Amino acid sequence: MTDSKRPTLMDVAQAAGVSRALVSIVMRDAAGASAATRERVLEAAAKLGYRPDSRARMLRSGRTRLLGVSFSTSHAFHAEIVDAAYAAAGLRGYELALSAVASGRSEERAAEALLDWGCEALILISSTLGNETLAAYARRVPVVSLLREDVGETVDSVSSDDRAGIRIAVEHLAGLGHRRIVHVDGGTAVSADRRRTAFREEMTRLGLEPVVVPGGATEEEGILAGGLLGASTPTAVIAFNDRVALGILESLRNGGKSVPSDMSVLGYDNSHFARLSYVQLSSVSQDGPVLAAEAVNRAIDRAEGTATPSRMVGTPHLVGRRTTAAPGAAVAT
Amino acid sequence: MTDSKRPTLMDVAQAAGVSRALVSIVMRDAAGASAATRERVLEAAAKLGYRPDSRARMLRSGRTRLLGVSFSTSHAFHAEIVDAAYAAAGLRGYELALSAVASGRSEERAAEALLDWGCEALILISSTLGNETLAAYARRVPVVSLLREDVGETVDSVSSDDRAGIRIAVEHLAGLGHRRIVHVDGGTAVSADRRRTAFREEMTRLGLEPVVVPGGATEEEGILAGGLLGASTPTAVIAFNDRVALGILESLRNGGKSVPSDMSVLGYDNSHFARLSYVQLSSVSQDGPVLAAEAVNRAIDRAEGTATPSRMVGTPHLVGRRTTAAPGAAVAT
DNA sequence: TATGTCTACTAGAACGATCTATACGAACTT
DNA sequence: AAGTTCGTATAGATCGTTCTAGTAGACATA
Repeated sequence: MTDSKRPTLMDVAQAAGVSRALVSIVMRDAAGASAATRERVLEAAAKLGYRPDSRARMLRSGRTRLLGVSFSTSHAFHAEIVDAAYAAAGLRGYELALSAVASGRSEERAAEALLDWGCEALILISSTLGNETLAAYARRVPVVSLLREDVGETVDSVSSDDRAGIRIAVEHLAGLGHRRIVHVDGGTAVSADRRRTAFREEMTRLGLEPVVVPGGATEEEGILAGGLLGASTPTAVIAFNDRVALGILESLRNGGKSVPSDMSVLGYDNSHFARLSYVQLSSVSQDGPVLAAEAVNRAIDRAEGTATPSRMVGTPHLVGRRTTAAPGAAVAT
Repeated sequence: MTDSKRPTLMDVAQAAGVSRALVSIVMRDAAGASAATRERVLEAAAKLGYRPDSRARMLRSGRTRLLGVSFSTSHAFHAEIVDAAYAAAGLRGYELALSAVASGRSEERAAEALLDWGCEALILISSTLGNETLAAYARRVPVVSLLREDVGETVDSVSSDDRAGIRIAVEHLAGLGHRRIVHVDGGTAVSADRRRTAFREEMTRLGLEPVVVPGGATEEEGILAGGLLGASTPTAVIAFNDRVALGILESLRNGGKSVPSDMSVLGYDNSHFARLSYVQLSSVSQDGPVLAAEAVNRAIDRAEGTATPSRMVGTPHLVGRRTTAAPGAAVAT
């Protein structure tokens, strides 16, 4: 049913009565063809429905103008990042090759597929690969780690300053008058350690007692953590991320507490659902899309040989919504 | 910093003291090499860190063993489908090439990228392309439309029976004793029309009055719809999807109604968050992952020429959780 | 001894593009 | 009139594989 073979340069050349090389020139829109023939060739190409075979093109030219991005199907916010990456890559004339880490598919597998495809650089989103593995990839092509730091000398990293994020969070709540602030941590999640210690340090810096409650990365764990909150009678919680915050909100709601009058809840990530009208979760934003664009630009700069490995750390900012207020404040309507 | 050129067949051949062709035979693990040389070649390849260049391989062999999948970064459930598709493709020795439709990136753009890459078949998830466009693609390679029907003669489709899904939903609620059931529809979303008319027909079949309230595809629209519910004093709602159901739940909660005693709420999609402990949303499941596997197998069968275009319609099933019960039932604990 | 059939291997032509080198006029110098 | 330059066009090599056709040697058969 399908046309057994797609048209090639040769077919177009014959149709237009010129050589293959000239058609190539026209298709790449390089110098060396007159306006008249250019038009004739384009016309023939359009009539045949010709599209250059990118594999052949890549093979010969060496340049693929392809950026490999590995992401996870289980992290919703990766989608937002991929979205932004497409935009940034498009601006510089690059295409993205996506490879997902999925159920039966490891990050190594995903990355190696990208390598086999001839990507000129790799962008790994919240990678969990060991530094030796990363270095091995970096020996082949430039590698940019997005939202994961401490990645070795040879690998670029674009991440968000977790310490600053936590500082902003603590200062926001302390500024509202809170004294008993609890951190529900991220358990074994990627940047959980960093945020936990940052929390301890910031709190002690302000002369407050840092209470940490074990949490995780999902709503379920937020609910569990919500139940453990009472012990220290806090007036505010900083959650590891928005999903955990959502669980905490639910747990408080079930316990008959109202937010923010009985308890302020602050999320992290400023994810899509934090913005929903009925959630209105105050949250620390890492500006994922901005970081994604930055990562893409690094990757391209490295691929084009105009840069050496570097690390960039973005500063998060606070997005205040309805779940944080002065302790005991009247319920927002 | 990066090795300027990766090793090729030639390099391995020289290192092992054999011809390129023989190395090729070993790498593909085809017949025609002795066990001894086979081992010698593999050793040399490993030492050099050789990986076959998939572009060159594809170019020459014609076969890419590549399935193109287009998905949207803005639909969370596409991730689940991609996940399942990877597994199914892996079983048959195929790789997936992903191309996202994102902010500045149309579905045409995404699909054409996949075509340029030499995919042997295309799987389009909830495509919004016109049938002429689909047919044009189908002239090049087999195309399978996933979760979108009415797609023309030349295109395969794997979808879910919306009519059956709605029937199951209506029967579930009617079986529990509900008489006044409302459907909050999907507005302009893909299968909204189908579900709406199915609802009307099923309700009248049971001698019940079919009340439809305008909705949409997101939580926000669910909240709005929730406010419009009171007019007809229903005891149960069938939402267009889980996100809308979540909005309805929220709206009911704000109005002081309790679920399911005052109102039963039924979602559609059985999405990830419907399963969360604090949501426990009853929902009609389309078995997305199962359909995905089916789509992959169709695509491969078509690509290998062992099948002609066909349409398959999966039957959804009901997943009962905590948000549906007999009218006036005691609140579940 | 001649013939055939294996197995293990190789040379060289593809695949569809790009790139380098070169040819051919026409126009412009000198 | 001969030499130079320029714009346009082409032949043929090349990228890293796979594939076809064929060779060389071992061994068995007639």
